[in-house]
Amino acid sequence: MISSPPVQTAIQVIDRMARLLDAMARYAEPVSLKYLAADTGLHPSTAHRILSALARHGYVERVEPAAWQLGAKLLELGHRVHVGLDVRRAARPVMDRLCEEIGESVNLTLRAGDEVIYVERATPARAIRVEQVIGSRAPLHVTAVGKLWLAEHGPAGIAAYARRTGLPRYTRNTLTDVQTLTDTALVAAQRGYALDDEEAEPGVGCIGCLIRDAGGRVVAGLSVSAPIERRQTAWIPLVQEAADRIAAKLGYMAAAPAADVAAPASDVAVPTV
Amino acid sequence: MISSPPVQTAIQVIDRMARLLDAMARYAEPVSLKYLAADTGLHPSTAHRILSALARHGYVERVEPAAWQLGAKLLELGHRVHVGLDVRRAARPVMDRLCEEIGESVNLTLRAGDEVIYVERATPARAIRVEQVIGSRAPLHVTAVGKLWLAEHGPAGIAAYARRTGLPRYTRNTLTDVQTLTDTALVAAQRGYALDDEEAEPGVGCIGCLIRDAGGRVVAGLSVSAPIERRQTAWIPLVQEAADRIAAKLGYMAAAPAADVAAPASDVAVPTV
DNA sequence: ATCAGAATTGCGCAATACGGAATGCATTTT
DNA sequence: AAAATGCATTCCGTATTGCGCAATTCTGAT
Repeated sequence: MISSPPVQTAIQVIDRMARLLDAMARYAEPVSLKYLAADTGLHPSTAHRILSALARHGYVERVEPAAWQLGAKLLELGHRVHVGLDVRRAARPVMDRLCEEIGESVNLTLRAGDEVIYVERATPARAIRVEQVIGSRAPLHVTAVGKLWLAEHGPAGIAAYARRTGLPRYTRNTLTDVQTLTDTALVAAQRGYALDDEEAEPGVGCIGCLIRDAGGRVVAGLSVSAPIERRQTAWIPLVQEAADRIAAKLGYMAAAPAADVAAPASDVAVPTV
Repeated sequence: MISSPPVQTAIQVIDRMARLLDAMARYAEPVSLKYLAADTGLHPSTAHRILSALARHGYVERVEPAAWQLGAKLLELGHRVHVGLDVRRAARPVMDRLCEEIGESVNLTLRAGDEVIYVERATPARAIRVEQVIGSRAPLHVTAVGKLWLAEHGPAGIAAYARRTGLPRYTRNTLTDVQTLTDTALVAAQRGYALDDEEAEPGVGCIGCLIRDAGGRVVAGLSVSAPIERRQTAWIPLVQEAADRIAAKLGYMAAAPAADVAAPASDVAVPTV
């Protein structure tokens, strides 16, 4: 059995269900009971019972006897997750266009605590591309938009973040030094865009911008992810333009380029996802 | 609810979990335990235990003590549902553009047995609009694309469908007569588009077209849904054009307008979703 | 401070979900 | 053609698990 950390509330059947769904998510094609049982370590009869119960509610579907896949109910619930629904709707067409223009993956992220969470994406049709899993997370200091987010709270905020997280290293390029991180973030914020040079994953480079709503608050981040050798600095204005277009849909009036108007950036409320 | 045939495989905890998630999906804002327990008829302590277990896996999230909402895991799994993934990806930008052009909701549907299932949508930013829930279903004979799908199997196929389902009535305009349905469907198929005149829901009108893949097989349906008084016949060519553009992305070479090339439409394998 | 009202947690018990065994259904092997 | 293999699926007695009551803690309002 799963030996949970101390006395958290856990329900065996739900843990097993989660294992089954995760296993199914790893396959692109319908999976047989045999593989699911093996992957999850569950007794076949147990796995079968749970899958059948899930199928009654549409969480999984049985296509042909003995071939299971994730069901339409998950599609429905996934679309009901109201994490940043407004931003997502405003961003989607713009993301699709940007993706087509430059031929690389475009991601929309929200902030959740000390992480960004990927909530929407547009991926090009080419063979080699960078693909983030919707719903997955990444720490702020290893992503382009994450660094912009950090800069919003100033050097003190970055120091606090560093203390909380310890700036774990992900690749050779990850910024693990508070001073370097602070400098990089502040410069990036001033320019209006940030880069990620293989700081989260080797071989992957990003360009990121922030998106503000009508009240001037940062509500999301937009980024392009590409194999590092394909990434071009010429895309930077395109990304900025796209982010601005989304912000405009949300009612944000961009300030005159030079002066910062009235964004009390010191202590922005973090939208808990 | 969908009353499944009396299969005896059921798990109490999973049924209850489903009730809880459904209840949460009905709310836009985070919900308190009290309401969830009341809505589902569960004992508060039971609801709390199940929610906590779900939260451990990210299916729900607790924002502030005692405020629950659907979690990011559902986003992730929803995006992993590979129901027509290729079509969805090809369709999305086209759908967004069509939606912007005509200012009404655009839906992408797949066929699942005797129903269509909504898998993707683009909705305009206007106040009054038609909105289908992603993942929901509707019978073939009350939707525009559904009728086109029926026509694919010829009069015999329509008769069989009528026998299976009994052509249940949804509104005053629902076609409940086999002959009328057959005539309507065949004419629609010949024109290349179908209408839905308040046949599924009062006040809602649709224009639908089919989308074929490289092998000439019908893989999805594209439709525009609008309040009936706003719907314009001028949109028909736009919808057809959009459907063609998606089909082109999937490799379908449209036949010369007059002759039907080589689509063995008699017994097309129905893609089980 | 005091006090509701609600959210949590602990606990003993009965219903529940477990998993081994039996059955059924194809496909392959002899 | 018959037998055997490999699965999926169903059955069923039983130990485990999840249940709901009740007690406790927490939160916010008076």
